[in-house]
Amino acid sequence: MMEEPEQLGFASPLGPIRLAWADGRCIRVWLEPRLEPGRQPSAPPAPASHPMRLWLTAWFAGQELPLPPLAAPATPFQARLRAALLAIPRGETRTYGELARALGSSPRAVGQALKANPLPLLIPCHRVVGAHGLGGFACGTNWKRKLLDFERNGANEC
DNA sequence: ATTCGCGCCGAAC
DNA sequence: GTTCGGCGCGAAT
Repeated sequence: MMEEPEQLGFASPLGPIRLAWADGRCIRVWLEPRLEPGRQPSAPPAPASHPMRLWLTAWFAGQELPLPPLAAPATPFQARLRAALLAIPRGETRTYGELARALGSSPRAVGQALKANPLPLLIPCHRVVGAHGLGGFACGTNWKRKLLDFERNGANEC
């Protein structure tokens, strides 16, 4: 029987992150808009020893820990795309077209699958940009810009 | 089985 | 700058 997913929060330097955890796996991540002053986070903070909290803390400190168990990809294509995304080093980007060629697919198919990625940041879909511009991002292009800046410079502004 | 929309792309204008 | 045809995938029908 699958347990009820539990929702946990993490206050990252770039903004609030919420995640769903069930059966010892991370099944979903949301990169949320920064909350207005005085508003409460939408989920209780992950405990200090929680695998996701450890991973996120390390990530925002510029380190790479092994990923905790994750929800399986929904389709074979998304599994191949996930592997390709995980192979993009921190601080680098690829274009939709480059990934499409590497996978024998098409740019739009790549974009569609990225949009469907339930695990942004963990599966670094933010490292995929358009051939001519930033491209889209399911959690908002502000987050995409912030993540790319953070990875490139290590610096972070609000 | 077919249709349709998408985080796109390159060529053309 | 714009428009347009083509593209693979996945969800809906």
